[in-house]
Amino acid sequence: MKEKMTEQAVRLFDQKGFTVTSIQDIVESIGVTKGTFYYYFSSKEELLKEIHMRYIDGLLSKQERILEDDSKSFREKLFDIIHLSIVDIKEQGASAKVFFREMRHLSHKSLDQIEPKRDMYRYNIEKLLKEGRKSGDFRNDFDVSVVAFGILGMMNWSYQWYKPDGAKTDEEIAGTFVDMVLKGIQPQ
Amino acid sequence: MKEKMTEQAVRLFDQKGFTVTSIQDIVESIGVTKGTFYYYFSSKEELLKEIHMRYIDGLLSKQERILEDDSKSFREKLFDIIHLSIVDIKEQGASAKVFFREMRHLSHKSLDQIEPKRDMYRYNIEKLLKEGRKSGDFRNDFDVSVVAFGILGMMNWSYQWYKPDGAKTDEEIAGTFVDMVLKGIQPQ
Amino acid sequence: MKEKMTEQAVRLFDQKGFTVTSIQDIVESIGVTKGTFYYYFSSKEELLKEIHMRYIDGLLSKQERILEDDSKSFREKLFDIIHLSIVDIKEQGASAKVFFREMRHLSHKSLDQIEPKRDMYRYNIEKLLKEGRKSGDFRNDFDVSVVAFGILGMMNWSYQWYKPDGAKTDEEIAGTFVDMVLKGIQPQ
Amino acid sequence: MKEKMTEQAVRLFDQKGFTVTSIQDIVESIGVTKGTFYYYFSSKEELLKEIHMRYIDGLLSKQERILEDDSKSFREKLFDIIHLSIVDIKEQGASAKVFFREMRHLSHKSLDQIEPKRDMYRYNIEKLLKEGRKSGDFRNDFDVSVVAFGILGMMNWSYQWYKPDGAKTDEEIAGTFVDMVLKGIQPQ
DNA sequence: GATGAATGAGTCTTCATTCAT
DNA sequence: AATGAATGAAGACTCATTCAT
Repeated sequence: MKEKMTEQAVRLFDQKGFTVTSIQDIVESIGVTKGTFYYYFSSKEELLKEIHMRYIDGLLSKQERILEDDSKSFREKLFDIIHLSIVDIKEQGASAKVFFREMRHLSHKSLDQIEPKRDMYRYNIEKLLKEGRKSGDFRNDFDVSVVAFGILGMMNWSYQWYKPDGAKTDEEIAGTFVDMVLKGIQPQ
Repeated sequence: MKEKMTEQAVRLFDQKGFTVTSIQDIVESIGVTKGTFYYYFSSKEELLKEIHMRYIDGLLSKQERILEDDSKSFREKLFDIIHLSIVDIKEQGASAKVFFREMRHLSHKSLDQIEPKRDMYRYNIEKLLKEGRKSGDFRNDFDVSVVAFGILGMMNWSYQWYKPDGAKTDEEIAGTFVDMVLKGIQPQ
Repeated sequence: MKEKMTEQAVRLFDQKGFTVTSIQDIVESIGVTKGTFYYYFSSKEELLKEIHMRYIDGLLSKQERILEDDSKSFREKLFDIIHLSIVDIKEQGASAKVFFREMRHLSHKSLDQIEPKRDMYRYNIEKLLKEGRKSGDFRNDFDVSVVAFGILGMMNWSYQWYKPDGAKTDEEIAGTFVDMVLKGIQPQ
Repeated sequence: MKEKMTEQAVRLFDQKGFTVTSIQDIVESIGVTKGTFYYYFSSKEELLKEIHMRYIDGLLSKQERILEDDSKSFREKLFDIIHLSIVDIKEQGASAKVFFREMRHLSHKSLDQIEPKRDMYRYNIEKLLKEGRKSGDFRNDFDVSVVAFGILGMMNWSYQWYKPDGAKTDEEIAGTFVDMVLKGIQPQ
C-alpha cells in the first residue's frame, strides 16, 4: 500500500507538480481515502522526502557500482555514468524530475539528509576526473569543478527533452555526449 | 507600478516558487493591496506569462544580436552565446529560474505563445552548429541535435549552481565550457 | 449618458441579474469608465431604484389613462389593462422582469417609495372589479381581493413565458385571458 | 447534516436571495465550518441544484398522484391541483420561491435536468384541460396552452402574496380560483 | 488498517466605492 | 464631465491535517 501510494505520488508529482497535487488526488488514484494516507505517512512532506531518498540512494548505489569496477578505464567509467543517466530515464525519469524540481519543498531537516547525497554524486564525478588525470586519460588544463558541472548539466537536462521511445537510442545519445566531452566538436 | 510588481514577483517566484507565493505576498512586499494587483493583471497566471514573455524575448533578442554579427567566426559566436548565458545570470538569473521551473503553470494558451520562442532559441544553436560545419569550424561526425541539447544542458544547468559573486568569473566559466565543447577533455 | 446607462443596466440586470451584473459590466457595455458611473449615480442601488421608479410610474400612468376613459365599460377596461400588460412586454419586458425580480435588493428607504405604487396598481384593479359589480358587469359572489391577485398572477407570469415574436399575437393572448376571466372555461 | 444544511440554505436563499447568501451564512446558521459544507457539496451551485430537484420532484409526484386518481372528474382534479399549490406554500413556500427566483443561477447542465421536469408540470395541466374537453367538462373554444399559462400564473404568483396564517384559508383561495377559472366573473 | 466527518487557515478573485486630477 | 489608480472587504473554494470509530 505504502509502495503503491509512493509510486502514484511520483507519477502525479511529475505530471502536475508537488504543490498542485493534493493528497486527495493521490488517494483517489488508488481508491482509498485520505485517512489511509495519514496512516502511512505523517505528512505530505514526508512522502516527498521518501521519494527523494529512494531516488538518490538508488542513483548513488548504481554510480558507485560503476566506479568500483576496477576492470574499466576512467574513460569507460565516464561513459557508463553518462549512459546510466540516460538509461535511467526510462524507469526513473519521473522520480528524477520530481527530485530536481521539487527539492525546494522539503523541510530543512529533510534537505540536510538529502543534499549531502546529491553533492556526493557530483563529487564522485569530480573524483573520477581527477583520477583520470593522473592516469593520463584526461587533460590537465581544465577546471575540474566547472567541467563536472557541465557534464552534470548535460545529463540532468536530458530529463527535460529525452523521450525513451524517440528516434535515438540511449546508447547513441550517451555516445554523442561522451564523444563531445572527450574529443570536442572541432576538427583535430 | 506594474513594473514594480513584476519585478517583485520574479524575486518571490524564484525564492519560494510560483504556487507557494501568494498574491498577498507580492502586494505586501511593495506595500499595496490585493485590489491593486488585479487592477494591473487579470490573474496570477497572466503575471507569470508576462514574466515568461519578458525573459524569453530578451534572451532571444540578445542571442540574435550575437548571431547576426558577421564579423565573428562560428566558434566566436558559440563562445558569445555560452558566455551570454552565464553573464545573464547576474541580472536575469531569477527570471531564468522562474522560466524553466514554472513553465508548467502556464495555461495552454500562454504556452502556445512561449514554447515556439523557447524552441527557436535551441533551433538557433542547431543552425549555428550546422553553419559552422560548412565553414570547417566544427566536425562533421556528430549529431547536431544531441550536441545542441548537451550545450543547452550545460548552460541552463548553470542557473542551478552558478553564484555571480563566487570565486570564478563568468569569463572563466564560459571559457571552460567552450574549451570543453570545442576540444574535449582528453589529450590530443 | 445617464439615460444610456440606465437602459444598458436594465438589459444586463434582466439577462444576468442585479447582483451578478457589476458596475464594470455596465460601463464597459457603453465604453466609459467606472468613475463616470459614480458621476451620475451615487450607488448601484440608486440605479436600481431609478429603474424601478421609471417602470412603475410608466405602468401606473398607462393604467390610469385606461381607467379614466369613461367611454368604456368595465369589461372593456379590464380587457385594456390585461392587454396592456402583454403589449408592454415588447418594450418594457426587461424592466418588468427586473422590477419583480430584483425588488429585494432595494434599500428600505427606496422600497418605501416603490411599494405603495406597486400596491396602487393592484388596488386600482380591485377598484375596477368593485365598480364593475355595481354596474352589473361582474358577479357579486367572489372575493375581490383574491380574484385581483389571480388576474395579476396571470398577467405578471406572462413575463416569464411570453415571447413577443412567438406564434400568438398579444391580442390573442389578452383575448384568451379576458375570456377566461369573464366566462370561465366550463360550458355554460 | 447534509439535510440540515439544505434546509437552512432554502430558508436563507428565500430570505436573502441566492447570490447574497454566502456559504459562511449557511454554515454559521448551523454551527459548523466552511470546510464541512464542501465535504457535502462540491459547490454552491450543486446545493442550489439539489434544492431545485427536491422541490420539483416532490411537486411532480404530488401532481401525478392527483392526476392518476380515476375516481375524480377533471374539474375535481383541477381543483385539487390548484388547491395543492396553495396548501403547499405552507411547507414548501420557501422552496417554491427559491425555485422560481433562482433558477437562473443554475448551470446549463443542471438546467437541462430541471427544465424538462418543470415543463412536464405544465404539460400535465395542458393534458388535463384537453382530456376535460373530450369528457365535456371544459369548453372547446379556448387556447389550451394560454389558459394553462394563465392558471399557472395564478398559482405561482400566489407564492408572492399568500400568507398561510392570513385571514383566508387555503380552501377559500383555491375555491375562488377554481370558480374563477371554471365559471368566470361575469353574470351568466 | 482504514474510514468518514470535520476543521480552519489560506488561496485566488471580484467588486462597489473613493478620490485626486 | 470623465478618468485611472487604488482600496478593502467579502466570496467561493481548496487542502493538509486530525481524530473518533
